[in-house]
Amino acid sequence: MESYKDVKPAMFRPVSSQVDFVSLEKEILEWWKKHDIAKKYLNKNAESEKRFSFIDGPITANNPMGVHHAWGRTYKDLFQRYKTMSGYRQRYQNGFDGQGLWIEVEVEKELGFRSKKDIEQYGIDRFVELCKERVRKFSQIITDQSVRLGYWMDWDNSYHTMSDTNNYTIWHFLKTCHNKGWLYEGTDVMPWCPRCGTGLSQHEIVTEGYKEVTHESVYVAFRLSNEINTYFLAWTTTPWTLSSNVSLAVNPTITYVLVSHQNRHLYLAKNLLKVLEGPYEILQEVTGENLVGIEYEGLFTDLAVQKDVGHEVIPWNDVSDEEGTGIVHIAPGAGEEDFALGKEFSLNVIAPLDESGDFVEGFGWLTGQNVANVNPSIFQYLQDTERMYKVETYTHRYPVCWRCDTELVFRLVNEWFISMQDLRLMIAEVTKKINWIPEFGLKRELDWLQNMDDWMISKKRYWGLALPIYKCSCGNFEVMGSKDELASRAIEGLADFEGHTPHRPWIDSVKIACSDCGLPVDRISDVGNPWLDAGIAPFSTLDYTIDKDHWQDWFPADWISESFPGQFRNWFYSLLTMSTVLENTEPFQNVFSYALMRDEHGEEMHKSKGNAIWFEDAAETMGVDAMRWVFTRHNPAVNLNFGANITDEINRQFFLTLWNIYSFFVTYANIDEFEPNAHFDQNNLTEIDRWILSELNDLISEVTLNFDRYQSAEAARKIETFVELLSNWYVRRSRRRFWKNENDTEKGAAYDTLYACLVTVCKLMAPIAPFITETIYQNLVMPYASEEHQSIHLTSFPISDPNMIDRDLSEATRMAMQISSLGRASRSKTGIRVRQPLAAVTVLLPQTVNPDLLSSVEQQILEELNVKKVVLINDPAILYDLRVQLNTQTVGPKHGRHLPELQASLANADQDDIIEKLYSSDPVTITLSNISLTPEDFLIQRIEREGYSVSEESDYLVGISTNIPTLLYQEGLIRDLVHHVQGLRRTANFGISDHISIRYEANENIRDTVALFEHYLQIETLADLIEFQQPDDTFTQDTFKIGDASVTIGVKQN
RNA sequence: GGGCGGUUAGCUCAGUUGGUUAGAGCGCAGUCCUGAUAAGACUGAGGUCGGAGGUUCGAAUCCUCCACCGCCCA
Repeated sequence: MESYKDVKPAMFRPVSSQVDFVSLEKEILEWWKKHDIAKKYLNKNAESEKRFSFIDGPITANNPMGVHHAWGRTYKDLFQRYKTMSGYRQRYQNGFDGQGLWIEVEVEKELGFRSKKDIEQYGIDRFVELCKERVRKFSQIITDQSVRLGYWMDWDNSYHTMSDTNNYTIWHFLKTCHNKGWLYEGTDVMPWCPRCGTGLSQHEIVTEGYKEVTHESVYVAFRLSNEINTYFLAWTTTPWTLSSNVSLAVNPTITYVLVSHQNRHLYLAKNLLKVLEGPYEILQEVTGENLVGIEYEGLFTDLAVQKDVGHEVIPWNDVSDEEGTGIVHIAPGAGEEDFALGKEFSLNVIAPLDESGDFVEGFGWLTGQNVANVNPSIFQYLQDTERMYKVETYTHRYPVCWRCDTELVFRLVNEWFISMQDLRLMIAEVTKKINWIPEFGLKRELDWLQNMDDWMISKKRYWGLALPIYKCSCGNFEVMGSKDELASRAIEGLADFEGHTPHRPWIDSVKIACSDCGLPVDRISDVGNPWLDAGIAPFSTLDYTIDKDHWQDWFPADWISESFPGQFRNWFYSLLTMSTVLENTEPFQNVFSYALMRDEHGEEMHKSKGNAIWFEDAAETMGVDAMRWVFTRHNPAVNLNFGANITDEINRQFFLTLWNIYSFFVTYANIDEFEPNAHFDQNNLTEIDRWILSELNDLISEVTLNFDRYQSAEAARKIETFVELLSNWYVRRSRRRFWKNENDTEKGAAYDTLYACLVTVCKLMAPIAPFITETIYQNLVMPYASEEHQSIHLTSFPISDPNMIDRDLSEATRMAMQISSLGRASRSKTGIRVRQPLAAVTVLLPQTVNPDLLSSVEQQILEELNVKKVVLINDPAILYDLRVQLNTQTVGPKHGRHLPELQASLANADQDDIIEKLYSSDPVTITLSNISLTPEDFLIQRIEREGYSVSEESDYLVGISTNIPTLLYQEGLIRDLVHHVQGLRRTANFGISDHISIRYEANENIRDTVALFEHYLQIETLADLIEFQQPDDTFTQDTFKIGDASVTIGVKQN
C-alpha cells in the first residue's frame, strides 16, 4: 500500500467490487508497522486532561490464545479505541498471568515428571527458571497473535504477575490482613491432589473440577459391641477411608429396620432394603434416634492409629435414605463433612495420607501403599474379617484436579486462610457501588460472597508468590510487608537472596529473628494462590506502594472486562477482596462481562472433539474484522455460537455491502474527478441528501451513547441498520444522479453526501473493525488530510450535529419506504413488473402520520414505484369495503369494564353511519350503550375491492389500478428495450461511459414505440445512432421477447 | 436442596411502561429489478410466544406453580 504522500489528489485508487478481506488486513498490518501508527496512537492523548483507566485482567501466558480470548480482547480493544478517538489519556497496559500450578504442570509434562519428588531432585531453582521461561515464550506468542487481531496495547510495557513489584505489593496486602487480624493458619480437611501434592481451594474445585467417574463402592458390616451377631450395614464410595473410620452416622428421623439375613442380623434404613441380595426377615423397626450412641467394633482394630479409639453411632440430619444403606461411615481425617461432624462430636481424627496419597506410619500393612491402589487389599481384608457384604460399581460426579485430571482425595492439612468473617459484609458493600454489566452480575457476586468460606491462600508448591509468612516454633508468626522489611529483619541468608526474584528457592534462604522468642525463623514453604497475583493488579500496576500520586491518578479503574463464568469467584472476587482490605473502596467502577463461546451448533469447543478453532486459522480464513464484528454485535450475556458460517454472513451481508458502496463511490468519483470538501455547501443538498445526513448524525449520537454505556451490540446493530439504509435507499435511489453527464450542483451534493457518510461511518466503526475502515480511510481521506491524521485511528470520534437531524424528514422517508414497499407488493400480487409504468399509486396514510410530510418524498415514491403520480385519499372505501371495530387501546383504559357490552352494541349498530361520522371533518362523538366515544376509539377493517391491487401494513394502505393505458404500455416496452440494450453493453464489455450505435429489427408496433421514445432511448443507453436495420456481425447482438413481439438488437461501440 | 439466567418460526435471535394482525436474519419456494451484479428488492410457506393456573376489558410481556436447558452454590 502506498503512503499518503505518493497518492495524487483528485484521483482515488480504483476499487474492485471484489475484495479479499484477509489479504487486505495483512497489507494494513504492514502499513501500520512501517509508519509506526500504533505508537502514534498510544501517544495521541498523552497530554489530555481526561483519562480513562482500564485494568487488564491478565491472560494466562501458558498456551497460545484461542478464538475465545479474541472475543474478550475485542471488547478490551474496541472500548479503549473508542476512548482514544474521544480524546482520553490511557495506559494501554496488557497483563500476563504467569505464576502458579498451571505453569508448573506444563513444565512438568515437558520434563516428563510424575511427582514433586522429581522436581526436588531436578532442583527447584532450575525448575523455576523453566517456568519463567515458559511464561516469556507464551507472552511473546500471545503478543504476536494480539497484534494480528489488531489489538493495540503498549506491548513493551505489559505487566507480569511474576514481577517483583507484583509480588511485593501482595506482601503489603498480606501484611495489612495480618495487622487487621484476618490472616490465620487453620486445620481443615480439604480436597487434595495427590499428583500435584497440594490442596485445592474452593475457587478451583467448584465448576471445572468435577468429572463422571465410576468407582467400586462397598457395603460393609460393622459389628455391634454389645449384641451378638448384629451389624450396622454401611456403604461407602471411598473404601480407603474405612481405615480411618471412627463413627457411623444415622438420620435420627428416618426409620431403620433390623433384619435377619444370611445368618446375620443387620441394621439398615427401611427404604433401602432393596440393597439386600436374597431373602430377609424384618425383626424390628426403629427410628434413627434409637440407634444413636450404640457402640460398635472398629474394622481395623489392629492398626496403631486405631488403638484406643472408641466407635459409636452419631446423629446427622443430612443422612438420606435414598442411596446406600442410610448408615454413613464417618472418617473425620478423610472427608470434609466428616471433619465438621468430628468437631461437633469431639471425635478422634485419623489422617491416613501423606501429600502424595501414600498411607502414613501407623497403618500397618497399608503404610506406604498409595490411595489409588489399595482397594483390592482393603476388600480382601474385609472379606477375611467377614465384614464385607458386597461390592458394587457406582458412577457419580467426583472432584478431580482441574489441571491434571487426577482424582482428588480429602486430606487433613494445615493451610493459611484469610478470614471472611468481617470482610464478607465489607466486600458486599463495596460490590454494590459498582455498575455490573449485565446487571445480574451483581446478584451473582453477592451470592458468591454470601457462600464464600475463608479464602485459602497457601499452596504447597514451588512456582508462585512466596508467602511472606514466618512461623516460629514458639507459635508466633509474622508477615513481611515489603522487601525492605525483610531485609531489615533478616539475620541470615540475605546475601544469597540478593539479586534474585522473590521466588523459591532463593527467598527461602533468608531467616528472621522471632520478635517473641528471638529464635531464627524460616519462611513457611508455601506459595500463594494465583488469584492473589491477579487481584493485586489495580495496586501493583499503578505503583501503589511506590508512588501514591500516580496510583491516585488512575485508581479506581473506570472499566474492566472478563468472561463471567468463573470470574465471580476468581478475579472479580480477588480484586474486590484486596481493594476492600487495602482501601475499603471499589477497585473498578464498571465491570463488563460476557458468557462462553461455543461452536456453531452450540456445542462446547474441545481439541479432542475436533471443533476447536485456532486463532491463526480463524484470522486466515475469516479475517479478524469479521470476527471482531461478530463479537461486538453479540449480546454478551448469552453464549456465543461461533464459526465460519457466522463470520461469512457478516462478511457477505455487512462488510461486502459497505465495500460495494465504497467501490461504487470511487468508480464514479474518479470519472467525475470529484474532490472532497470538508465543508460543502449544504444549500445544494436535495431531500434525500438531507435525509441520509440526518440519519448519519442520529447514528453518531446513538453509537456514542451506546459506547458510553458499554453496549457494543446495540452500537454495532445501529451501524448495520445505517449501512443498510445507505445502500438500499440512499445509493439505490441516488444512482442516476451519479451517472448524469453534466457536473451540476445536484450531482456535487450527491458526492459530498455519500463521501461524508462513508468517511463518518468508517470512523464510527473504526474501534470495532480497525482494518477495513483504515483501508477506506487511506483511499478516501488520506490524500486530503494532514499528517497528524495519517491513520483513521489518529482521528477524533465523530460528533453529532443536532442541527442536521430532521425528525420529520426521517419520518417522511420511512413513509416513502413503506409506501414503496407496499406498492411493490401490490404490483407483485398481480404480476405487473416494476418496469411497466403505471398512472398512479393510491395511498391512505395512518392517522398518526402527518400528510404534509409526503410532498418532500413524493418524487422518491414516483421513481421507486415507476408511477406518474401519488394520489392521497382519506377514504379507504375507494380501495376497500369497510367494517368498524373498537380500538381497545384507547377504549380499554377508559371503559374497560364495559368493553364486552360495547362490542355487542357495535355489532348491532349501523356501520355505514359510524363510518361516515368517523370520516367527517367535524369533531364527533358516537354513543354506544350510553357511552360516548370519539373517532379515535374506532378502527376500520378493510376488504380489498375489485380492479385494484392493495397492500397494507401498519395502517398504511397502498393500491394500484390494474388498468394500463396504451401510452404507458408503450413506455413499458421501451423500458424493456433499454434494459436489453444495457444487458448487451455488459455482454460486450463496454465501459460505463462508452457511446454506442444500435441496430434493431422488430414489428411495426415496436418501431412506432422506438420512434416515440427515441430521445429517451439515446440518453439511457448513450446511443448516438439508432437504426431500424438487421445488425451485421460487427454488432454484439441477441434476440429478445418484448411484449408480444420478438426483437433482434445489436450494439456496437462508436 | 437454594440462588441467577433462559425457553418466541426449521436454525440464530429481536420484541421498548400489558394494547389492534408477535418481528428480523439465515434456510426453503417463487417473482421481480439490475450502469453496485459473486449484489439487491418483493411475495409465500413456517408460531397453541415451554406448560398450567391467576390478575386484567385485554398477557409473549405482570404474579404463582411446574417442566426443561445453562450457570453458580450447598
